[in-house]
Amino acid sequence: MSQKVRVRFAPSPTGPLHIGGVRTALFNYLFAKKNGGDFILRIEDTDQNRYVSGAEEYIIEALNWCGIPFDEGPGKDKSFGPYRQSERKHLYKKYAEQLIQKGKAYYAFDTSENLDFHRKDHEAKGKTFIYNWHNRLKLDNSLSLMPEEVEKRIDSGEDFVIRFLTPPDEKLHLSDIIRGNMEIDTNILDDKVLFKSDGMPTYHLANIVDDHLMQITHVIRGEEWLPSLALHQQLYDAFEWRAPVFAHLPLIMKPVGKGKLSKRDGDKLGFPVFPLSWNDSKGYRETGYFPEAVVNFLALLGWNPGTEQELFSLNQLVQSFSLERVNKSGARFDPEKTKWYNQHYLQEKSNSELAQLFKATLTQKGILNESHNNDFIENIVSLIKERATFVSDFWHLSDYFFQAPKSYNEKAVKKQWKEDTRSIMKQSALILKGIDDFSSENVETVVKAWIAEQELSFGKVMPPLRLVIVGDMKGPHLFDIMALIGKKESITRIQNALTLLA
RNA sequence: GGCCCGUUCGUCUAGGGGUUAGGACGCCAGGUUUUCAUCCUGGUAACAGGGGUUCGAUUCCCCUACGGGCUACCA
Repeated sequence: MSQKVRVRFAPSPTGPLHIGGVRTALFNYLFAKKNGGDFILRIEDTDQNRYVSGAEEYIIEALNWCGIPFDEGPGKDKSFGPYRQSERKHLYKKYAEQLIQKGKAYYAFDTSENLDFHRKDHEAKGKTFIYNWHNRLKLDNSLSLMPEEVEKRIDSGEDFVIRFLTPPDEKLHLSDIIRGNMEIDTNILDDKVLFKSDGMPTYHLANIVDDHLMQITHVIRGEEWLPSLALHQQLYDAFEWRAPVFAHLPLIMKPVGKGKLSKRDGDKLGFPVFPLSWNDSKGYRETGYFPEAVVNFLALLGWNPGTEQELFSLNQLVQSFSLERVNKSGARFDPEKTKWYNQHYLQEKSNSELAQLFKATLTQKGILNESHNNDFIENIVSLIKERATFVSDFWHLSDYFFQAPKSYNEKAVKKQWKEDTRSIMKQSALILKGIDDFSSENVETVVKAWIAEQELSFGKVMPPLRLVIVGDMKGPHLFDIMALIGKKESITRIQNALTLLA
């Protein structure tokens, strides 16, 4: 019987979750759910210097907004907790010491100034300083010092770190679901610090210990971790633990230019890079994106189902997802396509749901009054939504439903307002006055009959009529608009135009 | 610099020893709507380069170029 699938998303709370982080979380979630497993959130806050307050809450809120909540994590303890590494501090030291006892790690007393000096010195000579077999015996550690000396130094309270003792001349065989097999020569690896002088583990130690203790079966993380895989694999081997399966996700790149996506790109090109707002950076949520759109777009960035399907609900993603179909190469972020997804999901929303959202904008603008009942708003929404990408587009697509045009598109006036237009408009106002059933269909029937009877052309009537009702040559079916604003308002607008347009 | 990973239309990608190299976004054109948008139809456009292997390579191998990541007592 195989183990239950358990995956984790392990961000460090150093700021808002980046859109790339959201995708990593999403892929973890999809993989877990596809395989009937659990999705765990673990907060990797071993670096107190970089801790940012509010970041953890932000991460949790962002996951919830995306609809990919975690099964286990801070506040949802399922006996594998605590889920913040700072609260697990007491656990790590004994594992580091275990490694020392096994001869897989050692104490090092080198000061950072000293190491810095070596690095600079090497650099000046065009070489790279690596703390490993090459020079570890020349440095200040329990490998080069007598045991009594080491003991004395530790007892006297001198700062020390614990480093992994990388064995020389070994070929490591690493495996990754996405990238296949890789071979690494241990001679090029350095003796990474596992345990810091401040009593905290480094990422590497804490990560391996926690993944083991939390029974993580699959590690799905960003490609920036690929170079660490060799160390992590050796750590599992040293502890004689079974390593999880690894999958390193390709990075998300800037829409233009070089490098990976950053906050600056969003500011420069005017699109969000964070799921939710953070300080002065607007998030996807606040910009008016629906979580379905963001999730759908992100899922297809670096993964595809192998079919031509582009539209996926979260459930469909869960059904179709597999790590084997994740790409190897980094993908450029495409803000335009994200908009397209949003437009699509907006069309799928019900009129009543959109009307509720729209009402918030209208209230904010002080537009909403008693005459604007839900039906009125919903009707407007039904007429204009197909030309919107965001709910925030609604207002400029529908302002003429709420207020008579104060000005008329000049170009359109020039083109549509002919010599005989005034008299035609006057007549049309009279015709409208005589209509009792002011439904769209009926108004259309009557007006069309009148046009036919007078032997006028549509082109002489409809375009100027639209101009006086809407103020511009845009918008849905004109009779639908007139029916909604009503008979009285329609006639008023014609009369307004007669006085405003010479 | 060193190490590792990658490279199909502008972008996201499918494909894979013999294909008219497929789809989506964008863009362009036509149609519908006597408006605008939507929508429909069509078009534009790609296997980084050089060597092998092979009857045949975009697909397999090597090299180069380019891109990316890592190279902290950060994650």
